[in-house]
Amino acid sequence: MSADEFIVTPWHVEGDIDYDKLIEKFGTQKISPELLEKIKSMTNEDHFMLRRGIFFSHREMNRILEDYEKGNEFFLYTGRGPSGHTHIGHLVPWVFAKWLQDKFDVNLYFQLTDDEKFYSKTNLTLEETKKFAYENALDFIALGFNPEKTKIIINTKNIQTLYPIAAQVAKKINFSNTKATFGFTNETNIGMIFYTSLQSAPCFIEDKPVLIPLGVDQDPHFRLTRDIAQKIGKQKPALIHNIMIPALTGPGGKMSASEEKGTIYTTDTPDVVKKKINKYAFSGGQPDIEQHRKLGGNPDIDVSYQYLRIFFEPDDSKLKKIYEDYKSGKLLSGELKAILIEKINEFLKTHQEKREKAKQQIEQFLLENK
RNA sequence: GGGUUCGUAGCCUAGCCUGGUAGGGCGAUGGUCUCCAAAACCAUCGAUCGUCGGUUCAAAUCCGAUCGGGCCCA
Repeated sequence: MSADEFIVTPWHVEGDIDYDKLIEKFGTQKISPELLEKIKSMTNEDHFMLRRGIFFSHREMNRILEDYEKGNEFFLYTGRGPSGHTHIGHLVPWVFAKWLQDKFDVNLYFQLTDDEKFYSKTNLTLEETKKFAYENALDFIALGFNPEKTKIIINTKNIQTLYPIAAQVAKKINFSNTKATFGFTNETNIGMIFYTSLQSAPCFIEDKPVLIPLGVDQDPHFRLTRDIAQKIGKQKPALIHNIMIPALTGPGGKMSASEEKGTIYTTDTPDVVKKKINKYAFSGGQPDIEQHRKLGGNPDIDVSYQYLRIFFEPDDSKLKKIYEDYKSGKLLSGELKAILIEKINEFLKTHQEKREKAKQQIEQFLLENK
C-alpha cells in the first residue's frame, strides 16, 4: 500500500489516512470555522477536541443546532462494537458525547452491538461479545453520564425494542445498497447484511432529531440510514465524526482492541501503561540524543504527542510548550513519554475507581424493553 | 435436498497427484543499535498437519466416516 492509499470501513482501517480526502470520499462536511464558532457560543465553551480537529467532520450538525435554538430538542446516540476490552481510543467519542449531553441537557443512547461483533468476528461467540458489552458498559458509565437521561442498549437484550424500527429500515435497504456501501460479497453472512438496520434503529428511537458523535469509520452505516430516513417518514440523523486514534505502534491504523501490544486498556495498571508506552509507542525522535538536540523531533508523527493532543492534555498552552520543546530538540522522546505516562495513569486512577462503582450503577442505565 | 471446494504454528501458505513423522512469509519474543520507539542486523520460540477410524513396515499425503467454513444449484 503506497503512502497516499488508505482504507476506512466500519470493520477495517488501514493506511495513513488523509482526512481531507476522506471527507471528499465520504461526502461529509468539514467542520467550518463558522460552525465551530456557533458551537462555542451555544455551549459557552471552546472544547479542545473541536478546536484541535479531533472532531473534524460532520453531516448536518448545523441543522441540529439551528433546530435547538428554535426550541426543538435533539437526542444523542453513539455506541461501541464489543469485540474486546475498552481501550483509551474508544473513550474519545464517549467523552465528547458526555460533554454534549452536559451542554445541551439531552437524552443519550449508547448501543452495544454484541450481535454485530458476533457476526463479523469468526472467533468470537455470542457469550463473549455479551461479556465484552458488559465490560465496555462499565467504562462508559464511569465517564459520569446522567442516569436519568442515558440509556444503554444491548442489541441482543433490547431486540424487542429495536426490531420494529429495524424492520422499517430493513425494508428500504436492498442487497445492492449494502454491497456498495460495505463491500459485501456472496461470502458475507446474512446477519451482517441485516445488521446495518439495527445500527440505524436507535436513530429513530425517539421522535426527535438525532446527533451522533462517532468515529468516522462508522459513517457508512449512517449514510444508508440517511438515504432511507425520509422514506420511512423520519429525519436524517446528523453526525459529527472524530479521527481514528492511532495505535501505539504508529500511524497507519487505528488502535485495535484485538492487538494487545499497541493498546492501552482502561484496566491497565500504572506499571503496564509505563511499559507499553516506553516499549511500543512510536516516536518522532531522532536516532540518537545528539541528533535529536540538533535536529529536533517530529511531534506530528509522534504517537505520545498525539495522545496528549487528542485526549490527555486539554490545556493548549501546556501542549504548545511540549510541541515546541519536542520540535526544537529540548524535550527528548523518553521525557515526552514520561509526561504521557503520568497523564494516562492519573486519568486511569480515577477512571478505574469509577469503573468499579459502575458495577453497582449498571442496572439503572440498561434500557428496559417496553 | 444435490453438487463442489477447503480445513497445515497467532495470521497467510508450500507440501498432498508420484506415501517415509513439515518448508516459507508475516507476526511474536530476545539481543545489538537508540534518550525511547521505528528502521536495520543477528538470534529464538512456535504446527503431532480439523476429528475419528482404515490401508500400509511407514500417512499431512491413499480410503471411509465425521465436524467445521466457503461457493453453486434446487
